[in-house]
Amino acid sequence: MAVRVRIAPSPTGFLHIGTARTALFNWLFARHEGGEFRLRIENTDTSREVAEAVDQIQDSLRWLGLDWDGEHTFQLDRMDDCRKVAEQLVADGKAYSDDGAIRFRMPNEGSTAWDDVVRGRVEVANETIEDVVLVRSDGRPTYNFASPMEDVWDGITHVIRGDDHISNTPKQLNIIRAVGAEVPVYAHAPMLFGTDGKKLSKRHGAQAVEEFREAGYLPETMLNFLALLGWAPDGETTIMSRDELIERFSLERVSPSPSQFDYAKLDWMNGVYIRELPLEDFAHRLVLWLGENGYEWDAELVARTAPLVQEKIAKLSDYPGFAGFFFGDVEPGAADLDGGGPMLAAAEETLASLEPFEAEAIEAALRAAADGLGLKPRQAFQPLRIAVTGSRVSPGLFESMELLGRDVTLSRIRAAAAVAA
RNA sequence: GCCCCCAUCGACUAGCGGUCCAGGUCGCGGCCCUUUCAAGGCCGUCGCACGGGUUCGAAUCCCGUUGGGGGCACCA
Repeated sequence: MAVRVRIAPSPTGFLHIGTARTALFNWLFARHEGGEFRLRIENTDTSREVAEAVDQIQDSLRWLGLDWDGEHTFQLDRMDDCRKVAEQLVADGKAYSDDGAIRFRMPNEGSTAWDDVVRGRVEVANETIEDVVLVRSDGRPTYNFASPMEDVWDGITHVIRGDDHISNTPKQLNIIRAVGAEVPVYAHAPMLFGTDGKKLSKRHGAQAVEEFREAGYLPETMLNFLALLGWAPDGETTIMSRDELIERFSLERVSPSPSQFDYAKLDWMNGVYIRELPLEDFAHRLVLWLGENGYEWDAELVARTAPLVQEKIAKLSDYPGFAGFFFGDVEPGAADLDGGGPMLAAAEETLASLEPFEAEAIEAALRAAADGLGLKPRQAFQPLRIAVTGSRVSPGLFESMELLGRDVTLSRIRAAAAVAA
């Protein structure tokens, strides 16, 4: 039988990074097996907030490239079906009314067990499982009833979810058996923690997929990084493309122990992916990111600066601070210019008539000028860097000068010389 | 309180009884390269939570302890 899995986020807001990881495992499994990956929204009302949250969740999934099969479904749409099943359960004596609600009669003796793909056999004594409410007194089915029923109706073969659902599983198992349906295979993936070992939350930094996007991470980075949280194909491989991930993924290799979200490693990996990008692609992504984040910078200029920054930034969001001097005036700090007067003057003189005004020639001329003043390159070029880029850290000085052009370069050097003197 | 899950370097992990005085990656430290910052190259630091078993042999299996986490709603 073909594999079918689902991700079932509740429309409470943005797509949480932990949910995204669970979605990724489901998607990887489905694609690896040639099965289906469904999107089910576990809503309980139809408010406008819900509609927006659904859009947001879908945007995030699309950005990550986690495409789902068929139309997404809403839990709310199956309320009536759930009620009918509950009534039948009551008629069969498997459930009973309780103050207007309907409760499921859990077995009192023995135990409920399943073979979890990532944890092995899990067994729970039935006497510890309460009679759960199936339908509230206002007629709405509860999560522990609606969710397994939808899994049955949708023909879900594997339920891959966070291990915070382990204690729900025996309840859902008994309900599914009571309606005479076949139980799916369960795989409980470990949770994601923040750097302090606590549940990932706001204070750890970004936690919604959308926030990572705004922070300038690439979707391929997120996919690769998230896949490695709780899963590894072997002990060596770290960087894997989407296709390689699909090819190598298996539920059996998912680890049962929780993992911490390491932002430093994420930054490193994003740098790897940025450097691997073809230049035009990198430039394109910079332009897109800038546009999405309120920078109205000339796309052509951005493209020309791209080769100067590709090796040096870890996130797209580093670009404005690193290359902003190409797009606006600079204000070099007087302290950083201290002692740079002679070199600034020498640079102004040599660059004024230099032909051609290109990086290679600029470098040769400036090295000669530094030599003439008896300065080491390190001492000589730093005041120039401050003057031209306004910062102690920048893209290559000579390439930057070429891009800026003679006029801007010279005027910035003159302005700095005035401050330094 | 009760139930369940988890436990290898600071982090992510490999390891599924001998090939491990534990390997890879990030981070960290040092060196090299160098116009800054990165990148890159080289070297290094750091770990099987603890206690009992089982076995000729345990990071690997079993039990317990400790520590962490999740759940016990007419939330999802």
